[in-house]
Amino acid sequence: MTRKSSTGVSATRSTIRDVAARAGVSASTVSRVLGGDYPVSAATRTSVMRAVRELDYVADARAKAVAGVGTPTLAFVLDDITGPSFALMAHGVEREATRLGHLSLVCSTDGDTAHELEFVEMMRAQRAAAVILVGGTADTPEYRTRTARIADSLASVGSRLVLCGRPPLNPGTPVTVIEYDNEGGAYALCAHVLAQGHQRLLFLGGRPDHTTAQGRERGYTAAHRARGLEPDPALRLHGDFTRDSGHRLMRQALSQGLEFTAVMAATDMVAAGALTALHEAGLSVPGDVSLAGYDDIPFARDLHPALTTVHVPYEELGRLAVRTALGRTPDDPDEHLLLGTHVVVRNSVATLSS
Amino acid sequence: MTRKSSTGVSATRSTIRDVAARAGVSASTVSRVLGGDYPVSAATRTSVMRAVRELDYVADARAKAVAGVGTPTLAFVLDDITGPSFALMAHGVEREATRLGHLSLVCSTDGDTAHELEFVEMMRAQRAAAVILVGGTADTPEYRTRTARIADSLASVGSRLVLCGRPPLNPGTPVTVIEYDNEGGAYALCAHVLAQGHQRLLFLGGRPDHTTAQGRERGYTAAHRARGLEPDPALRLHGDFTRDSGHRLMRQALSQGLEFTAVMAATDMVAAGALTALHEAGLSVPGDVSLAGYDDIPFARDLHPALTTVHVPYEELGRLAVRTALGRTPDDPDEHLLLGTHVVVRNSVATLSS
DNA sequence: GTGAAAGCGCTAACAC
DNA sequence: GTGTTAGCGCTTTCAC
Repeated sequence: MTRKSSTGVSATRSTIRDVAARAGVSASTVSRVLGGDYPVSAATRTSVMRAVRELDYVADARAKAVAGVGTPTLAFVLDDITGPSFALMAHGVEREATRLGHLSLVCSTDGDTAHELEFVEMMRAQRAAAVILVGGTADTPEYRTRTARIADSLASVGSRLVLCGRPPLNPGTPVTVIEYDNEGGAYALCAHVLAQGHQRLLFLGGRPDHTTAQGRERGYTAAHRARGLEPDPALRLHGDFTRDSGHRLMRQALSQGLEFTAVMAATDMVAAGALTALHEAGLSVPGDVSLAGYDDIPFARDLHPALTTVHVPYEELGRLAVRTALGRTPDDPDEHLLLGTHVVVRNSVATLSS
Repeated sequence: MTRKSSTGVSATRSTIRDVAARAGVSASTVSRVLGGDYPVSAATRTSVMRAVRELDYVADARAKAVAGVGTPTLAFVLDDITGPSFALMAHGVEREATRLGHLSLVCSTDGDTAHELEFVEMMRAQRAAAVILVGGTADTPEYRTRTARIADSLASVGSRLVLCGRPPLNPGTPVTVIEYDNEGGAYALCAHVLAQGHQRLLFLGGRPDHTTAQGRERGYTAAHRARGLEPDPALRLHGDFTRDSGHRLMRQALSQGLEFTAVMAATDMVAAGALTALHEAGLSVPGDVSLAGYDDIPFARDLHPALTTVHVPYEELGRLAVRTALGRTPDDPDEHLLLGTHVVVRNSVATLSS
């Protein structure tokens, strides 16, 4: 098998005109045979295809786009691709996008709002079909106006904003929002833990103003109240959604001498860090203290003990985001979907014999 | 703060000509003030900028690209973004790309060669500055010709192929390859385990024809021989790099009654699955059996016991890939970089007292 | 069935 | 300084 590079074909990109010249036809004809659906004589088609092959020609996608026949692009903006749940969503987005023949870009903002804006502007310039903003954030007035502005500016170039697990905007804003049930999942999980006889549940939360964290915390509170219990405020610790935060918070709780028989972490990552801190303190889980997470990331099974947690259909969420964003006409009503979650019982929560 | 969408500005994308008309100047003038570096009268600049703001105008990036002044694009192709080590690399790529003002696309192929080819063709059409192919694979003649062809075709449109942790091609192929040391890391790790007095090391490998897996297995073998030991062939089990594979292989080893005091997993994911299987069998790690992994994914610390493993600088690898791919002129010699790895000792390997 | 010409949205060389 | 023109690589009328 000889290498193409040795056939003497110029290393400079060839254009449709080069192909036309080599095949002895006009550029329009080349365009037509490549386009597919257009009557072209068999002989012409053959020689054009030969020229295409010889030159290893591919039409410039950007030029096609300008001419009005591009491959639509779709952007996925998240905090950090390194977070397992985000990676899962990215996977879903990516798969669905390619299935639909779209290109998909991802961008990590590392939580930087300026960076996020910058990227959105880039996508607007690319005339992306949709941009998907992912993950909870602080739901401030500033957030709402900023994001509404993004939605409008995207709409003005025929693009569409999708909010995924992010606080919704005021009605009337051209945006699609897809959420998953944080409060309900946390409620169910907490109810499960309480049903095992636990009374003092340590909550290892995220940033207090973070909507995802808030939803989960609300579920924790509501489940207590449903049993006529009022959670002890001292039992809520706040940090972020990382493994390190869980580790730090857990050590802190232990050193403070807080009393609790179970801990509910805002995410599985937090739970992982907490678990390690517990182990380091010589405590057994769930023998001495029970532990639960949230997200059901793949690794949750391999923690020891296997983590009881709430399953969130992240990959499905990603797929859904692109489907609803793409499969809509400009006048469709703005959608707001809420995906369900469910608790997965494994081995990290013990029944209190008392 | 009133919403822009209510100002009556048309919802259809505005062009540079619309801006020009509104500002009462020519399109070129608009282009010039937007371009920045060109003398324009202050008054003109002001009115143009006002028009830009009023229309919320952004130049079409595709058109700019056709005109020869686009934002370069860069593609990152991997098996599965869901794998923690890949996600780490993707993160590095993404960060470095945006730092350099490039757009970066990612694509998961799910190990499907046809899909990979398709995507490369797409990137060629996009006139991507570089495409980075990531992760080990079977190093067959078919692989070499196929990949060499990709390298050539990319080169023919002025793009560049980068192989990252993937088998290198024959010399003369226009490709940049960046590898990390699989054999060396595995050798060091295995030597460490042997030095703790272990003699029978179970190796939980990947696919036998997978270059990454092979490298690690070679290190395992070499470390034995350096001590005058010959590893028992019965002690090598092959699967893939997933958590499930590790779990399954470990159960299999246990049920077969294989004798060993330590296990070396080809990846941390495999180790995680193996660890769970060990626990399920009522075995203590490292009390009854020692365990080591490879990759040093963030989660390795939260396994219990914390996993002794080999650190691979994945994020750095990603950054390096884009830097070398982008920072080169067409006539630079083809590069071949090899990044070092080092073992991270944690708590999963015990010293044999015997 | 095929070619010439106009146009997509932009930039750049060339006037004035 | 600013407008006019040509051109990037492609598609798509509109003729023949």
